[in-house]
Amino acid sequence: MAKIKESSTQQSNKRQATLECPVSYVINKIGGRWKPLIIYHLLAGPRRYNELKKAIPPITEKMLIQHLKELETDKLITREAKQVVPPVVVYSLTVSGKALMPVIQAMGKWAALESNATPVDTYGLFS
Amino acid sequence: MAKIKESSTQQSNKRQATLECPVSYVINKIGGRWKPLIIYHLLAGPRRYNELKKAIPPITEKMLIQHLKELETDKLITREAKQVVPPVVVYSLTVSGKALMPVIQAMGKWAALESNATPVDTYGLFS
DNA sequence: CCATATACATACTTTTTGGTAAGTACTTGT
DNA sequence: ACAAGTACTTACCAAAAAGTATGTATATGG
Repeated sequence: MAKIKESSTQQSNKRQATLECPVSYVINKIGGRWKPLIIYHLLAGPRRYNELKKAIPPITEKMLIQHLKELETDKLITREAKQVVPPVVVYSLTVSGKALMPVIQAMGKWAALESNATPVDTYGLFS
Repeated sequence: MAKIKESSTQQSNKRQATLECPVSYVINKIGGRWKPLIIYHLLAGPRRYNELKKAIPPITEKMLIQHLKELETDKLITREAKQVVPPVVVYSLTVSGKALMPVIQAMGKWAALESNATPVDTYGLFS
């Protein structure tokens, strides 16, 4: 999927960082371009693949499943496929995923002070 | 320094993300490979260029100043150069930089639950 | 007058991440 | 027979981030 060179300096530095530094650890899990948005939508409840796709228009299908898969292997979300045609696949946050809430809120507070932009909060999760 | 193509899809996606999503906003500021570590050391007090370099052995000088400059333009740290030879340059966190503390602590708590690794806390800032 | 110390700068390459475009399987509706 | 809907997959290419290696200025100590 994404060919990584385990032996590279970059990989070993990254590994060290995520082992020693909690911040790097977290960023490593939620740091993909679209991951925060995916998590945001799932915080509002389980979502089908297509619902996520429509909720995040600029994302490509490749990036969407790629991130979904990574989030799944990191155990932040679960994938549930119903054996029907056309397929129905529902993604939900795990307990770990939901536990990110305080982190996200702390970030939200800081960003509110520092940034002059008004973030989008479709579901009113932060109001 | 790092040639960016303002017109690229990646850049416009990134811009949108940092405008609309507080999490992306924060990650954009502290998401460099070594930035969390640099911030960690500066949380313990102002540090000279060389002190940071020694405190973070695997970092290269290129990455160190690159990140320091980015953190400076993002107003998370300040640079103070004394006009002497050999040069003395001291970096310190700004008020914004120090205000990251709650974010870092929230991340620390989450990582403590999720990760089985024991993070390094040289200065005991989290104990 | 040569090495040392400090705080960088610069050219280049590798590695990783993100984006584009096109295709697949399977079934229901027309 | 064929288009449409769903949830993907794959090959390829562009862009960004990180790393390697080397060079710079200035003054002081030996």
